[in-house]
Amino acid sequence: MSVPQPSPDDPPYLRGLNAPQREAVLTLDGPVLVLAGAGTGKTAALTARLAHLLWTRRAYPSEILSVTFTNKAAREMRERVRHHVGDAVEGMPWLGTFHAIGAKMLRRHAELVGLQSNFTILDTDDQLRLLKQLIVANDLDEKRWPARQLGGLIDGWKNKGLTPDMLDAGEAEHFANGKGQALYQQYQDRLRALNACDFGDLLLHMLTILRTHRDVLAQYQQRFRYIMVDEYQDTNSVQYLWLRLLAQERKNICCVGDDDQSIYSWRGAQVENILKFEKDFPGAKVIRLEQNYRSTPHILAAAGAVIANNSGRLGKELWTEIDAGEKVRVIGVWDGPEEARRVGEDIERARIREGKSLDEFAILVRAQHQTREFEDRFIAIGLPYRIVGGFRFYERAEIRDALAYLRLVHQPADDLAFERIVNVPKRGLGDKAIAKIHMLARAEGIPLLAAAARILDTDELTPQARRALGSFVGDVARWSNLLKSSPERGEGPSQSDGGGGARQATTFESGRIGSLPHTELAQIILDESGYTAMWQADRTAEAAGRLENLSELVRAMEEYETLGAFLEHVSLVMDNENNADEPKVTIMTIHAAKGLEFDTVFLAGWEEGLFPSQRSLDEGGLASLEEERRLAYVAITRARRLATILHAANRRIYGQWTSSIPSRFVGELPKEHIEEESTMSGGASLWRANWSEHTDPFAHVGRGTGRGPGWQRAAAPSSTFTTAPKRVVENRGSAVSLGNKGRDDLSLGMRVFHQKFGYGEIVEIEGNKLEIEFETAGRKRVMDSFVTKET
DNA sequence: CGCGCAAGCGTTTTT
DNA sequence: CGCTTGCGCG
Repeated sequence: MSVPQPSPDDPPYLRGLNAPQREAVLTLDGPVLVLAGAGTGKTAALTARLAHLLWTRRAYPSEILSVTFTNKAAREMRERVRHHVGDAVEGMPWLGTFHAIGAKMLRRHAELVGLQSNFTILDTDDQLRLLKQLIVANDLDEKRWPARQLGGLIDGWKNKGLTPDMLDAGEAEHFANGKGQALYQQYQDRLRALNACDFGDLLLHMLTILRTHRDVLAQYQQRFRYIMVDEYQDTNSVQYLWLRLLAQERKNICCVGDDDQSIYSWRGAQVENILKFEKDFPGAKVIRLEQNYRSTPHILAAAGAVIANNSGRLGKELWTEIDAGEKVRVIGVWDGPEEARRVGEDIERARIREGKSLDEFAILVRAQHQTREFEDRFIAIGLPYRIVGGFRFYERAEIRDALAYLRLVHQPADDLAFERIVNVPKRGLGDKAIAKIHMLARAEGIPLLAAAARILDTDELTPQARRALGSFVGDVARWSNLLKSSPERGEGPSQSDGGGGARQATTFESGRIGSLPHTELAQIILDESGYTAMWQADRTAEAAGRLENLSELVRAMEEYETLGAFLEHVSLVMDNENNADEPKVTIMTIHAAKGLEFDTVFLAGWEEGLFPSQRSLDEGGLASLEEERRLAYVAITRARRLATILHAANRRIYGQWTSSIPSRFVGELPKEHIEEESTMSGGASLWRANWSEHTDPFAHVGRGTGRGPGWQRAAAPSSTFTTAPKRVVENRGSAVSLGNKGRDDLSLGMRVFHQKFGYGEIVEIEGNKLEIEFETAGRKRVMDSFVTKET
């Protein structure tokens, strides 16, 4: 087959694409697998393909199914397609995450699995509370059989596409001596009674429907002329089965992915899906994107050498036209604090000497807890940073409370929402009262809210409790009526925008007579319920921030046409977009960095036990080691110009000083592409020599040798310190010049001001370090020299 | 009902 | 070490 050549009459979206990219864009019919290495212009090809389908009128926007894993990816794709074809993209209802699309489809067919279309989507927290109730109801010891574990198993089953009746004997054994299956069944029954779904159900229910209702399947097979899938290596079994069904008829499916970047197997992803694509779709065209536009040859060579140690790859070799640049730096340091200090200094130096923006730097770590060391250091030297990950907006207690009110009004069978807020703020409805409501609800088979209404007619409750409950139930009923009078479109299936996020229409007419915008309704609910007042009365430091969050929540609702659409957005689409204000160094996990790129990247903590993670190795053996290695590959390939790998000789693990040896991945880096440096005499290279001599890389993989955390087992020949090791390199005290003498003008409870975090209250003083509860930034540790007294 | 202290445990994360 | 959870006491 001839490779398409550039020509002057190319449509704009083809400009700048290389030959394989063009092929990926122009090969429209039949199955196509695009193997896209890191930094090879995958998204450019994918979006150009989408544009091409639309431009050539091969399909209407509504006839293309494009799935991604994250909202961010979906948003980006929508943005870039818009760039090519303008507002035609607005009509792409089926561009979104697997879950958003699953929810959208499920709302249309909910009754086929015993749900109503306004079902609630539960998050992990709700899921766990529900499971806990079931475990207790089954007379199981929740210590021995934690809800978390059951939740993990159920998620796993759902990821595999298994409904309770499909579990084989072996699977069911897993929990509480064979009660796993029964509990799974009970959980599903409960969800149905609550008219609720968990995340896994959004896909699994849809799979069930596609499997058992040929007409529905046929309808979607007809509709989707073309299917595109991003990050195919991350698909799990349900997603795979789903796609296979949908693509079966027309077979125009284009999957893009990179087996070397599969890093989510622990959450059900099956690399096999991408490996067996050609078998699943006979006659598939496989296109490899191997020209890298991101990194220098040294970086690519280093990454390539590491990943070459993996088996069962589809095989790709990245190349680039970019000039050599600097070698990958490998730096051995004494301990964690020195690692952070060193990175901070390097960043400061590069910023000053090379005039780089802080946005160009990233620090990538294996585990979230590693961010702390950097955070402490950067606060101390006043280096602006942002930590990606951590708490999301809607995981905060006040947001979840507010949402529970809205959920209950939207969907009266939502018992989890009822339980959450029935006594928040305190109404004097304690355990006894709630237990009685529960009992009635169970006896009658009705939702808690209905049971609460009914119990008012009895003399079960004490007079005070009855009064309090009566007013609560009355409030909820009144709010529900207000909702019905508002422009809520009710039960209709067209609530979701399929992942378009904030672009959602803002076209509702608030002027309709007698109608009530749902933002106003939300405000009314929060005020009348006493929830706002509860926080206003709260005198603790964070109360103001919480109130601020609540108004932000109400503000966010404005963008949504209906309450239902908003609730779906919150549970599926809303993520913490960091409003990029001033330039900051980014600190995040490698997982979170996938798909991103930075000029200069620091890869911290490349030590055995930490990376590769001992826990991972213990659990998954060789397969996990290979996944860790793919993680290393992803990490290195994030860098455009300079990658620096660090490893510390000593690290504090759970408060204990532990010595460590460099990661085996350090040993896999090709000598000619790296430059080693150690701040210790003899340092890293010595250990490394040691390591590679007595290497059987899998010696401690698999068979746990028992006793003690694997970490310590992996930790080098001996020495576990119990006291802090003395630092070889002295703190050259950059920004911190006050030394160790604490200030005597500060005291506990004092209100202070910090340049970066604003106002806060001192909650702890430890030498020259303060722990401060900031009003908006939360609890932080800062040096006392960075705060001023507020008068 | 709410607070305080002791015990236990501790990847990666999206939806 | 630091956080969460759970239980027990006031």
